[in-house]
Amino acid sequence: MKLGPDISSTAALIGDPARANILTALISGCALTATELASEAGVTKQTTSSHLAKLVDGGFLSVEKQGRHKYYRLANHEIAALLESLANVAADIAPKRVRTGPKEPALRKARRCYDHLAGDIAVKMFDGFIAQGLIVNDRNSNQGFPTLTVKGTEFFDRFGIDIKNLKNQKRPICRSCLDWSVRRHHLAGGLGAALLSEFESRGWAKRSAKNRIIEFSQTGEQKLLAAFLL
Amino acid sequence: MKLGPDISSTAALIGDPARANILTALISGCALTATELASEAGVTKQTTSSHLAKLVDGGFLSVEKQGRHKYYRLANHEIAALLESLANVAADIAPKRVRTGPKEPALRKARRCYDHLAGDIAVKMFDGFIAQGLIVNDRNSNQGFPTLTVKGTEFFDRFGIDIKNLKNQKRPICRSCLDWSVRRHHLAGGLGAALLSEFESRGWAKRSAKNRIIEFSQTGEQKLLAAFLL
DNA sequence: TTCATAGTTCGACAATAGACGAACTGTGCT
DNA sequence: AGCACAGTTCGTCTATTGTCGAACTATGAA
Repeated sequence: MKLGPDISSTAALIGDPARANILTALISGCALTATELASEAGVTKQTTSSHLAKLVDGGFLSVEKQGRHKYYRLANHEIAALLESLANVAADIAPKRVRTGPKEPALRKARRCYDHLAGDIAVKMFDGFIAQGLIVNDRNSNQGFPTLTVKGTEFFDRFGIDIKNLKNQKRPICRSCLDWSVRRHHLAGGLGAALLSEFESRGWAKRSAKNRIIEFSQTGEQKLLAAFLL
Repeated sequence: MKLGPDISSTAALIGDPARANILTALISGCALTATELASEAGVTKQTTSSHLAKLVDGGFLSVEKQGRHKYYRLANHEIAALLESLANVAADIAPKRVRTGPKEPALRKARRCYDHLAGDIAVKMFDGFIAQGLIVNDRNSNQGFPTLTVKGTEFFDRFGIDIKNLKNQKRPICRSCLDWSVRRHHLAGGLGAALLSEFESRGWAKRSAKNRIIEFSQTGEQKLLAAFLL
């Protein structure tokens, strides 16, 4: 019968531990740079470079050059679906390393994605920003990045974020970042990162060193919802 | 984050060409013996033996010993789903080797599965046999195999199948075989094989040497439907 | 300009694992 | 019993490929 082509070479691409680490790190849907991925994969930069080339060549990843950085992300939803399916099977087979019980919901709710906030809360925030006209998300302008409105600039300034400082940086202030697990966007970019660190310095949230969970205190979460009228 | 365990080793298991061939051969849901799989994989029996051991050990395949044969099949639906997902991605990436156009429907309709008939027609037949009380399919009796009823014995005898002869063989007369693509069962076992060869000797159907398609002549298909009141 | 850092290319090394020949066990058939 | 055949085990060979050190290019910052 021989359905489809070469499923073996495709599978082999995921079959290397370093590459698998890279891919799972990218499942969150965020773009990561080559060096970040190197540390995720646990190998040197040279090795990572070769792996990334193979993954891009194999259609698994897409690259975006930004200054001297290269941002890698999963190429499409099918890749993400494949990885999920694979994780599904792997979980059945191997003795599960991490208990998937109570921690999973926390991860869905709020987690760190590179340097900004992801998860249900982040999606809610992003939608709220747009609904309130703080940000406009027009794919056809501003290189596809979301744009901070005047109203938004005032709002975040009042909140304690130094927007003027962010504007001086090369990095785009706003970036939307796709969360594969829910197929929804949340806010990345300079503003996204600044917001997360602001939450931390106010004591609303705390990031874990071991995993990517961001733990909000009860009052912290309430204050966040109140501040952004969610 | 490190979701789930070891997706790399799981993927690596599919990442070998020989093993991938074995798995795709088994996607039809039929059980195949080690030597049959060896020819599918294009490697020797020894090599196949080692691959099969790894696949069973990895939870991909389940084995069933029958006399001096060992029948291998995919362990569960998740494996099949994973393989489909993989084929999906692989098709996007590599230039598709086989044109998936006109031939596919023929394959869905009627194909060879080991030595018996599979595909839409086979599923229809199987359902018809049960509806007419020729076979009863009780998972809790007869070791889980379908059972040929008295009525069924008479019917197939009249049709020209030597049931007494089949009963003398070690091989179970009836076996249900799951077709992953439609998640439905069809008839395998001694009777399934005997029926297919009967169809061929009557000139109703013809098997292809190149692929697994079974081609029914127009009158052959009509006669089949009439004979089994489908 | 000079320095730092992101990422790549090249070459060498080492480990893995897939392949087969040959010899073995076990089941079934006559 | 003797033969045939399904499947396995063992040992060896070979090819692949993942790894890193070192040297290179390119971008940005001082």
